[in-house]
Amino acid sequence: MNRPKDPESKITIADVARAAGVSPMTVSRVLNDQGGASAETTQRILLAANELNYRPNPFARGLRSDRSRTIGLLVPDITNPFFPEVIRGAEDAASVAGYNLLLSNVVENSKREEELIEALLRHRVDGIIVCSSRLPDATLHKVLAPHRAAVLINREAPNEIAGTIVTDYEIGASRAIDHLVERGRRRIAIIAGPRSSFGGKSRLVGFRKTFAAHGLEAQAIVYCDPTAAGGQAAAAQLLAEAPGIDAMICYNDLNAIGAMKACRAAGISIPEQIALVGFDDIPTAELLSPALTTLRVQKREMGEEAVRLLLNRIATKKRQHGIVIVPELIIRETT
Amino acid sequence: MNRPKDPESKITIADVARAAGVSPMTVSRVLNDQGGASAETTQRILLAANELNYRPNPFARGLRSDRSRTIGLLVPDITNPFFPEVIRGAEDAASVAGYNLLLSNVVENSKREEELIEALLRHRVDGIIVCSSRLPDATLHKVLAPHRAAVLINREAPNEIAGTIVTDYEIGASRAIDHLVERGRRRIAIIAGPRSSFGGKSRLVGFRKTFAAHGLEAQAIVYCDPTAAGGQAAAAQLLAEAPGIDAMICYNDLNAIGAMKACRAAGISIPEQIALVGFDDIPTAELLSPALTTLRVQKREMGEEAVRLLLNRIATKKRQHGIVIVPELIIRETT
DNA sequence: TCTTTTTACGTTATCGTTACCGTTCATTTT
DNA sequence: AAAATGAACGGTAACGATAACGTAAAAAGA
Repeated sequence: MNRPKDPESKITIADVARAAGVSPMTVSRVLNDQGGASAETTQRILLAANELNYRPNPFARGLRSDRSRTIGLLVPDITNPFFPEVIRGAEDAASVAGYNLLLSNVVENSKREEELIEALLRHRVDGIIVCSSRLPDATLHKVLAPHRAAVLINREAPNEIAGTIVTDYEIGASRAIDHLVERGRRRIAIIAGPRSSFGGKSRLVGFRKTFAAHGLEAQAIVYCDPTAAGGQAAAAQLLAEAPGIDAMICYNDLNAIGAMKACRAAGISIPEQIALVGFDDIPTAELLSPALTTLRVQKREMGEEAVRLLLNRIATKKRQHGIVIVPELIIRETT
Repeated sequence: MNRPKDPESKITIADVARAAGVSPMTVSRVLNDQGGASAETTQRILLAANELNYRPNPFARGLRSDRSRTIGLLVPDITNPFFPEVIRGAEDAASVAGYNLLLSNVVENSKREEELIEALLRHRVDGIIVCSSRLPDATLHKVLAPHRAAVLINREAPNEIAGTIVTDYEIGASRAIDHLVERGRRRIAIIAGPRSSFGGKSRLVGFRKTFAAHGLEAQAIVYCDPTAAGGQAAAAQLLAEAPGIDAMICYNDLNAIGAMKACRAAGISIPEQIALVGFDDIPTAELLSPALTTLRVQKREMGEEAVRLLLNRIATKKRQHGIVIVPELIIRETT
């Protein structure tokens, strides 16, 4: 095969049919493994297709079959190192199955999540994966319900609406508190991330339960953007308003990084004066000094599983609902 | 508009035509702003389309026009924080123009770049953006040449093949050396990244020239993967084999982060004993302690400009060739 | 041997849109 | 007033693949 390949060849199925001396229909059947062709014909067709370097036209195929072999992926902020890992996993799994990823990034609130989902659907993706949606339930269900397969990451939904890959943040939260208490910390504050976050709420449930189990309660709770800047502002506020604290648990690692900056600026040493726990275990977490104690979530795996689940829901009627991922406590130097 | 929207409505152009009392052709013309319809007809059609919530079928449209309103974007490693920024910029610009991004991630060498480009092309993207290609010129030109518009990021190419958005790494390299020399460093080693990197080679050219201008030369040059792990290994090697050095310049920030780890492990203090300079200015760079001195590249802008350039090349015959981005020295605490 | 089933194809119609080529009718030109 | 022009629209035929249905031959069953 030293002839230059051509992924956009103008060779049509009719050309292949002609070359193989059969009808286009037979070529279509053979190329889609639908049987109904003798071994020799199959060989002749395969040979001709290869010889002519035939590539099915995705538009024509889509027009007939209403399938695009494309998956829509919506992430809230690709700039947060958590999501590239998820994307990476999704990309791998999709690519193996011959699917491509149509990526959309929710830019803060400047463009609404709802619009982006619709844009993806309008492009006729075969299914859609939405990460950490902040849409109200009703809206989300309305947008997703009528069509196509869907999988939500870190967000619950009934099985008719979507499959789900969720992290058990309650257990994660619980482990964080247990660990801090074990280290002798009692005056713990929470940097809670965005109010509207589904995952944020379940963390809080876990915190409350585990505080209660230890006969403690949160010293303070502040909400903020899930970014380093947000964490820094929140931590600064905590340092000013809740002086006695000896630990902070952060919504995610980015927040924890911000909190570290704020502490450093205030001349407070970590972990001696204040212990710090994050969530996610983004790659930077272990590169910081002190390296960040955090609850690791298998990000790449989430992406992979989301795609697998989605492909399953695309292909079959009997739809799997999803899986739960349990975060793992990674103890480093901030506690 | 309290009727539920439907991004996949089965309303066809014929339905709209019927409702507006015209032919499908007229609807098509109006909806594509091709003129040839009176003001009132235009209004009637627009109204009907909106009323029925008509959405053009992208497959049918593509089949006729061979346009998908989709851009392929190939990045080498989405896990490197450099690329999400580029993607973010590209996504923004594409989204504004009504285009979607088809994302592909080159997983190390397990899947070849060439295949992924072809997969993108096979999906009939209207244009393709390739970041930091490591393909040999001949291969790259062969894959790109015959079709569609293309833009390369950090890689040169003749105008007939592709537009280019390149960083002037030569100047960047020069500024890094000047800065170190100014700080009194003379025994400088280079962590040079991957051998096959286009940008890596132009950095080396800049290093050589600037060393010469100062009457110096590199104490050592080691190549490595463009990752933290790669940088760590390279730095460890340098510490063992080139004992007297007082500075390291790294291929990118990830390498620099790895080098920091290696130095810390060896009990070497930064910047007192060894100064460190990175490239890119990824978000983590300023969050490290000591914060990393680096050459900032406008990543988001690169993504935006790449898309703009690509859309221009898609739309017009007379094709712009591209722009050069000059990195800016950001002095922090490692020098 | 004759009927029934199965295998291996081919025909036709269709998905929804737009390019190409007309046609009609009002307006301007001479 | 006749002819030329142009604006506003319509009819038809692809674009390329496949679903639905049809048919001829071979294989299986009676």
